Amino acid sequence: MSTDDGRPGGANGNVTGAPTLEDVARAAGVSRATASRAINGGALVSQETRDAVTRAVVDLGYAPNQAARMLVTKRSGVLGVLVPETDLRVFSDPFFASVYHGVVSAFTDHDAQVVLAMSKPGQPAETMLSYLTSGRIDGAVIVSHHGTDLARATSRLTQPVVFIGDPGVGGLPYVDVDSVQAAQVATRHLIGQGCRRITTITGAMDMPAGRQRQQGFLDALAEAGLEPAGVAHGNFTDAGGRTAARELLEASPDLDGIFAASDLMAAGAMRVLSEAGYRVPADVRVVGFDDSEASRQTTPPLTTMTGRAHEMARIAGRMLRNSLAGRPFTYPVILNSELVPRASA
Amino acid sequence: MSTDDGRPGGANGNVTGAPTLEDVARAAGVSRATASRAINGGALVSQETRDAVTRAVVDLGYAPNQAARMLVTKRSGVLGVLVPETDLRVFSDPFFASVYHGVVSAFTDHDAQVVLAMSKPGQPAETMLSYLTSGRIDGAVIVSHHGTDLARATSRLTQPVVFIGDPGVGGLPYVDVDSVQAAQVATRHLIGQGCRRITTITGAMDMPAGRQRQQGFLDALAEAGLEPAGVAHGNFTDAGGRTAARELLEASPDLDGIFAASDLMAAGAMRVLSEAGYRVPADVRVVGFDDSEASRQTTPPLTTMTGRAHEMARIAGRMLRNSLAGRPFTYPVILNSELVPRASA
DNA sequence: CTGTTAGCGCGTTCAA
DNA sequence: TTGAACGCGCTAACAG
Repeated sequence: MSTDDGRPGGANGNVTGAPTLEDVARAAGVSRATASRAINGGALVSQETRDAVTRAVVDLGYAPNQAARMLVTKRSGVLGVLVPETDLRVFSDPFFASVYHGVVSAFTDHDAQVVLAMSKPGQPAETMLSYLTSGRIDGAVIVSHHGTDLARATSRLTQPVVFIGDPGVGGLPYVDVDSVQAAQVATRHLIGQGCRRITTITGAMDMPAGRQRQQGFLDALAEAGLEPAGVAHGNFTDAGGRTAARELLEASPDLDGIFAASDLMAAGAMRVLSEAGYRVPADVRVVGFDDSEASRQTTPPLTTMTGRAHEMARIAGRMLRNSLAGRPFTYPVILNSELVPRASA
Repeated sequence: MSTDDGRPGGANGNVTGAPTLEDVARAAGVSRATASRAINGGALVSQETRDAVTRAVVDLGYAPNQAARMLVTKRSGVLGVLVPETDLRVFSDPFFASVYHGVVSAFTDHDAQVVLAMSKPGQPAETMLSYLTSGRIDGAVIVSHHGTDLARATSRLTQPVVFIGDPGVGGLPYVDVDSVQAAQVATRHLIGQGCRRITTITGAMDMPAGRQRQQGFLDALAEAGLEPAGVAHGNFTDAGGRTAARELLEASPDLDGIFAASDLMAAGAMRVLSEAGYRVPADVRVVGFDDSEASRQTTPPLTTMTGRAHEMARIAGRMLRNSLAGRPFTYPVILNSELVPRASA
């Protein structure tokens, strides 16, 4: 074993200037272990020493070195909201704001912090996982995953992960809205309003939400004995909605109804309609999806389906919390969606 | 190809399942030190052993334990964009999206990751600093700081920090737009358009940008021999702009010009004007600030001043990078702002 | 209730 | 070019 570690009381090698627990302990006249206990609020420490330590902490401006703490506890106290989309997308769609806020709200009385991680433009989605494997975060809520690679890879992780939206892989916990049912309700509403030449702008087809909303749309049409008057693929964004709307108008200039799989796409489509001289709802009725802020600010206000982003996220947060506490549950939670009737349909 | 699954050598106490450098070294038949060198790409390692180590890394799925690495290197490889505002605010103002994106763009060819930290509703602003003092991030760009407490506290830090917007404390590096000049230009434009009963909706008065834009407004008016027809205080948000606009209309129903210190406030004000039966620009001319996406989507499109958020952030990012590299510079960088004439004025 | 003793996993001298 | 030894700062047994 080592002979002498050469650290006699006086000169410690604290070059960085940041005070260490050792410094605090010395200033308080106790041992490191005791100081640690006093600070971590935990166990049996006399009021007297607790005060002394607290005073030393304040005096020295001590802050625990998280790296050292993590190394031994194997926990970082940080939870992630992982979004495999670029920051441009994340900041331009209020859906993500709701999700982040929802997850945070599930941890308000919990002393973990919640960070938002987005992917850089070039990066493959799996890079997000390195964030988990590196041990920098204790668990995560993943939203807006494309394909199933990421989901599949999470199974090798030790940290708990909860998805928002069907991950497309069995046995993984997730929360979602019933997109098929929601799309059916939306489409039936259009039919009920007298539309007969109905089209849809889908979401990203590499995401279950995109496929399921299209499916519900087709179901409702079939149920009423109608053929779709057009199907254009979008990607949930405003720009995607505009492009898709142009396609739709070109192929079916006489369309009288549009179901868009997101409010952003619906808003983009409405602008294209307006530019092309169509009146909403007189000529074309439009239903969106998400019940986001955007749906209240279009002219006319957009009829939409509740997306329940905040609730999904809150529930996902709770599920994550349970997993962290050793009470995982791996079955999905499915919320239903309701029609919010406004002027556009 | 060592295809041994399970834990070879048995006796290590690796309970967590995550392979350690020790495991890699053993699998490659070298010592920890050598494995470390091979992985960190660094120094003198023979091609042969480098390959062996690389293979072992892949086989075992090894990922370095960041906590351990941080503990010894004293660096985390993470940079922060610190915003002492709630997530609701951050997500609803595109200014922050631009800032984040700008900072990220300054680090694209750099292998540090950039995280966004916002404050929780209750939290005092200084809590943000604990993120720095804990050693979890190596440096930060701070934006939207209120008051000077936070700025003052940063002087005790060892990590470099760059502000966007005048921190109000000398000797700290920051980048800003010349708000006084910009507000003057905006106000002169209003005057040039024939406005005579001109008002302003200010930003938050505990922020230099808020005070300076008010100052520039007053300067330009004085220069033209005019009295302000009203001054209402906002907080840069849409809701704040609406409230302020109502105050203004109540006090001066005959106003014919509004300079708002942000596009969001201008947009809110325009909606209030419209509801109250005023036409823009016929009855009232409006100029905003930021040249954000929002300014293009109002009806009519908003005349505004370039806020240059992205450029400021990019420059701040570069300054941070220089500081990290040991080349700090502590003088401010001030960008000027230009008028973007659109239909509202 | 408190101090002592071990490591956590890694980078990094210093010798060989 | 490689290996042995040390310590980063902290928490967690285990004794007192």
